[in-house]
Amino acid sequence: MKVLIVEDDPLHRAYLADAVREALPECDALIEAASGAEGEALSRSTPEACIVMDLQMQPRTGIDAARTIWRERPMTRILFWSNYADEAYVRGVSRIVPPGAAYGYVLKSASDERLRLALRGIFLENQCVIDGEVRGTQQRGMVPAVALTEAEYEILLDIALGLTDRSIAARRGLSLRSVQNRLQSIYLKLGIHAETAGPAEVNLRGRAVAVALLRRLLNLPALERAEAEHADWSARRS
Amino acid sequence: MKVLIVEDDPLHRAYLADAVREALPECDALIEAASGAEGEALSRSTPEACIVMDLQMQPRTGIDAARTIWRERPMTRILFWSNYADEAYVRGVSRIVPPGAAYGYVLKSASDERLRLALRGIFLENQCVIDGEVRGTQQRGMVPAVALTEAEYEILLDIALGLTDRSIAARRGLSLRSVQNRLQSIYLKLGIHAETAGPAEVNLRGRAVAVALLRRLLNLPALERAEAEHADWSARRS
DNA sequence: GCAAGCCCTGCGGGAACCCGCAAATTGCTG
DNA sequence: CAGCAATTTGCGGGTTCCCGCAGGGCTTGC
Repeated sequence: MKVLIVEDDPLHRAYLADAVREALPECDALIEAASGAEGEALSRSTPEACIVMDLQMQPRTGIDAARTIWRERPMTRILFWSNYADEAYVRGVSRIVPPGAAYGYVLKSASDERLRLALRGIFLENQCVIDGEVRGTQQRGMVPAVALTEAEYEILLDIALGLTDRSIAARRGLSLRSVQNRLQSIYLKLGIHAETAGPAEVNLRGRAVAVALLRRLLNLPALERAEAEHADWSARRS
Repeated sequence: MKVLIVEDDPLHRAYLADAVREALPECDALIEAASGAEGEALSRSTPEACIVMDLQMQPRTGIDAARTIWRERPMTRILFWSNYADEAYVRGVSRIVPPGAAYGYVLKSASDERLRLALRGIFLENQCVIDGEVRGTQQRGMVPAVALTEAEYEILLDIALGLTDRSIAARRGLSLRSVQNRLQSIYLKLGIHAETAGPAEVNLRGRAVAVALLRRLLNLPALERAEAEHADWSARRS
């Protein structure tokens, strides 16, 4: 059994190596990568390796790396080791995990024992292990009155990029009014309203982005991915 | 000579402790704090200590802690040890550093030697030490065509919070048109324009926030601070 | 004192945004 | 197939945004 560690912080990398050696004595090859790109390459040359990977890396994030790895070998087991439980990250991961693949999501603040259990559970027992705090945000997200649909989430990203209703409609293949309908339900679910009867206090569109950021529905990496996708689409269109 | 380490990640804390012991043999007391709040308390009970502190901490950030520490003892020497060179962080620090105080800003990715020099330079020689990458963003920020005024930066935060022109005007004591003037110069400096002659591609207001986030002029902690300030002002007003 | 430059301010209008209403479409169930 | 709910679309209007234009106060320098 082989394990590939992908983590750009040398201290955390060393800590992970120790944890893997301790939790998985049956592991006979431990490979280390210091970046997302290097991780993809090493995973390609060692296709049977299980992977434990940091989510927050520069410039190629763990999600970027995982996407290409899973595209090439969908059954690869990956344990994501993350600093944050932001919904944006959770959404990003669950969006790309292939059906049937075993994966995990544990926080860096978790105890050694938790990390140990996750390593054994995912790599040996082929089960999914997700930290409680994370599942918490998942479930909080699942209350229908508050949860954003995938469609609404897309629109939210679009307005966060600063697109107009019209260009969103063009991009998503919808009418102007449909985009506005989705916006209305976003405002509703995020609890944004004009407050007073008199002059408006807030710009709903801008406020939605602010609230989404403050609630960790959105974060910078998600925005960067959206920006890249939009630039791509926009170039392809011309 | 005493040194206080404020850092929430145990691994990084241990690394810092080693680095301090190695770089400053004349240090005879090494105190460790695992959070911003604890750091403030320990600094209060050991007023002569020099401080090396992580900027990114939860829930009380390094900037929050530094602000209260410097308010109580403006000559305290602080070395900020940060993951990022974001302009928003640099701006946040340089906004609160008291005149004449020695401080430093070094990246976690910097070499051991760099950290060693910074520790000795700030704590022993009373000089300011700022990592090249950071100064780089500072200087890039200083090109007049691109640099945002303090006034413009305030407005930028306000639109990032989702306020309307009208409420910004009320809050900042300006006329509606003045707010819009500042907005125009923000759009200009960020290089945002309507592009095509036909139907608008982007919502300038929203696009400005997106660009500012992508360029690291804004980040989440800055937004959170602004949100708190606004809520405070808004409550006081009623 | 005066000219030049800068910022603040008001006015006006075209475009975009927000939304209530109602008709058309889609999808699902019995 | 009929029926019902959810979604989509068009229309109309009130409000906000974006900005060109022009006038008034403020500092700089000659």
